[in-house]
Amino acid sequence: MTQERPYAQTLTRLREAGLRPTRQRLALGRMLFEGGDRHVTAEALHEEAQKAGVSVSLATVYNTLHQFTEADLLREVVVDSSRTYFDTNIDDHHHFFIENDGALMDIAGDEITIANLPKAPDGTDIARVDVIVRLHSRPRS
Amino acid sequence: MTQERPYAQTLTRLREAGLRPTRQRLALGRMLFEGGDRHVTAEALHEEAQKAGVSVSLATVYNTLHQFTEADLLREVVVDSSRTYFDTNIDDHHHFFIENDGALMDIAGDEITIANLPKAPDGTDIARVDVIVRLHSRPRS
DNA sequence: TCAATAGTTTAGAGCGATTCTAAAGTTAAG
DNA sequence: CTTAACTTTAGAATCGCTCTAAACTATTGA
Repeated sequence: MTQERPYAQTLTRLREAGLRPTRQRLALGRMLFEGGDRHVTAEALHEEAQKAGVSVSLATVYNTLHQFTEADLLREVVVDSSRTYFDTNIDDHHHFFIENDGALMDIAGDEITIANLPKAPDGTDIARVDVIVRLHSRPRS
Repeated sequence: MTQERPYAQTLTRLREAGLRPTRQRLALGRMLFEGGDRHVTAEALHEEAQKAGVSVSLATVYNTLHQFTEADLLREVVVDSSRTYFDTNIDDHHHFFIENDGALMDIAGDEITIANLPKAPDGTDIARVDVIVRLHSRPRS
């Protein structure tokens, strides 16, 4: 048990990010940050909240995910042109993406080595390098 | 001049892909495949066609881009969650993406070395590895 | 403790990209 | 030419997401 006061912890995170700890943000924050790395879509998180009996509008879920991202509590992952994923792991790392079922999995930053990266074109700076390993799941035999 | 009968060339490509060479597909095919590597969105290609005096509906542009992709004449590039890009370069390669203006540029496959790629999780196969180097363009001084 | 104020949430309208539908138009084959 | 199979198209529909403006809530300071 490394987390003894999870509520307080999320509360602190929000405060540090300059976000008022509202009922909605606390609830979403706890769902996201307690219990390890997660990859969620707005729809999925909204549904999860509903099921947990937390009443939050979809608009608020979107707002919150963006505010958290802005505050570096989350990171956006672009792997699918039809929906946006948010990742609770904000360390440098990459992803496996199973195209069949939309599942995302982290690949630790040091598990992949990228060498010979060409330098950025004039007038631009590298903001980030994303590696996405696209997978197809084999049907179970 | 390496292309002397571009019309015929596109025609052949379509035939080989099992797609009837209709006026629309020929026109779009020529816009895409003559004149080097291109990155287009459906909207942009549609507009380009209109300006060139080629009458094609947006629905057909979408259909065609997907059929071409299906036939391995194009490749879809996922870099922006708000629109889909199609790339005429179907070789193994990666991308620079300038987030400010939505510009995409190829990085030849052999210009980047990826080492220590972890093996795909059980039950899955690697379909492709995409590297996206996200750039921010510095404002001109 | 209680306003006043600033920041939040929300329902529902709005939007932009993409897909669907089904009717009209084309191409390929014989 | 006919016919059958395939294509195109306009417009409606859908989907994920954002916007708006009104209702709510946290914070601040008297």
